Amino acid sequence: MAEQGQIDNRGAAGAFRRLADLLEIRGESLYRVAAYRRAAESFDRLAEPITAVRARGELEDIPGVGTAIARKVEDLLDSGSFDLLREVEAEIPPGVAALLSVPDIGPKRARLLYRELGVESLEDLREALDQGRLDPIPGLGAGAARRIAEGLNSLQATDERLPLGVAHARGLALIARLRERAPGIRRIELAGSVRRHRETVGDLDIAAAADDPAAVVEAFATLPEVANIELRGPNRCRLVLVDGFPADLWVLPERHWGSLLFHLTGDKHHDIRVREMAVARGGRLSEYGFSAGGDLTPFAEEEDVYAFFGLQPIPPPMREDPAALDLAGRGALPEVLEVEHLRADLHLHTDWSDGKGTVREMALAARARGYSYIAVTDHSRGLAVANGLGPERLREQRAEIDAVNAELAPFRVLQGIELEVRGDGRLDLDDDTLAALDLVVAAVHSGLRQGRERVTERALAAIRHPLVDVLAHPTGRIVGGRAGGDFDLVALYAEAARTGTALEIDADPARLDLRDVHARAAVAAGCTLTVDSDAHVPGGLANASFGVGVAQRAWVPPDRVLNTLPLDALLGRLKRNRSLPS
DNA sequence: GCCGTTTTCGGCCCGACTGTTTTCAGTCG
Repeated sequence: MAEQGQIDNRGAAGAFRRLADLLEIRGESLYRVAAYRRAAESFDRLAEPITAVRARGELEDIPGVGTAIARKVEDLLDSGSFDLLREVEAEIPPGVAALLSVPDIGPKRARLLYRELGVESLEDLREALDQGRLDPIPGLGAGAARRIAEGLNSLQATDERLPLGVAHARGLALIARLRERAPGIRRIELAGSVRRHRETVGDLDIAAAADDPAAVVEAFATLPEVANIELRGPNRCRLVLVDGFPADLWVLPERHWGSLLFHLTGDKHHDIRVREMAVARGGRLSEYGFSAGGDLTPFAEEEDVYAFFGLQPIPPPMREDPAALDLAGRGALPEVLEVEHLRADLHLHTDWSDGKGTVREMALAARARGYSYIAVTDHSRGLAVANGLGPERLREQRAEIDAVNAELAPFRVLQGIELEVRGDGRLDLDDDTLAALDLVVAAVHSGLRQGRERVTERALAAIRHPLVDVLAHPTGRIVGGRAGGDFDLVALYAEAARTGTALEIDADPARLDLRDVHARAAVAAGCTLTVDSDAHVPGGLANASFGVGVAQRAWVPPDRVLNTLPLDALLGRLKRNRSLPS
């Protein structure tokens, strides 16, 4: 942003969220408050700078923005704030809004704490609790004070989201333990943000179906790994595990399974919008089904919910985009990549470098997944810590691959490499060596902290190289860890599209790189992608499903993913087998 | 404050748990 103090989309969203919180505490109409929140969410979702929308005079075309909010946005962009926000900020200290982040504190209690006790921040709240000042307030009993104290502690203890891969594994383990103790479970699945493949997860939402829900709840609440039960009813139990992670189980009879899974998968706005469709039909939708005039229509399968409202089924990772429902209603939802589309894995490691499986073991695991070929891409010698391969060991490896191919035909193992892009931008192996391979995946592992220009130039050099077919994990980021290099991604997309070099969605849940927004931008720029596991053990091939999740969040069509192609078609697409500009 | 397959006015998602003012408000997912 050029001008100083310029408000970007996130800033605009933040201003309206702040306004909504403060007005809610003040006791304003909840519909008005919801309107500001809805506008804030629209600003977050805008595909272009809000300043550009304003310049075209199209602010009121943004969903949830009418004349009143449009005028406030204009003031905000011109002066950094607007009258109503200034007014309410002068009336209520902004720190009071922070109280809303504490479990069991909503707008009413935040106002009560501020008015009665002068609590203006989380620190003030802690102090008031320590001094026992919450107990005597009318309208806030000792029980509520205790829950608020617990909520404040849990906020400080568990204010973290887990990487998807960790949360997913933990959720599956929890489900396995629960199944042992509750054999009456007919169906059970991780829902919520895990099912939508968000890259980080704040809690586990578990949907289950059983004839006797209370028995399942009982088994869940008495698991040894439970630290604290937050609430419990006949169909539902929310608790905190000993590691501090929250888990929420909902159980209904199997005839409600579809609507329960739909409800728990969300996201919230997706759920609400379909419920609004139910209202438009003179009824209402809940986790039990569609009810109108005392009659309940239960939904046993999730697709039944969509079908009832005349919608195409929407894959969970696509549900966070409001456009999905509009398109599904017109029968125009685009096809996106599914796990079943994948015919190969083009990035995996064996015991020739830092993997744990042999070439044969990896090939057998891939064949068991239904793949028809793989590329073995062990590290090149420059990554010495990973026992990287030079020309001589590559020739030895070729002999082993030939033997496996002779045994497993028609399954086919390609010999590839994960080629280091050195700190100075040169590639780690000479062209003759690369030309002897079937496929080359290049990667920037080192020097990610170099400046934008230098690190971008290294990646561009790899993309332009006539023997490089794929750029692996293009940003180098680690989920919940390092941010990755400061690449000029727009330049990378353009050059990858021009040269026909594929960009990878590395499906290792610690990487997920490209991430969803990047993959979407890359496809829009005309790039071809790959979805690869980067597996280092045979079981790691299953991580491909996490990459498919990223692709679905990015609305990637299957025909833009290189490893959906049959082997012959893939080979024909490689630069080395075409005559192309270099 | 927004918005239109009931509507330009009068609606705005649903159900459940907790604690308590014991008939329901507040909070949550």
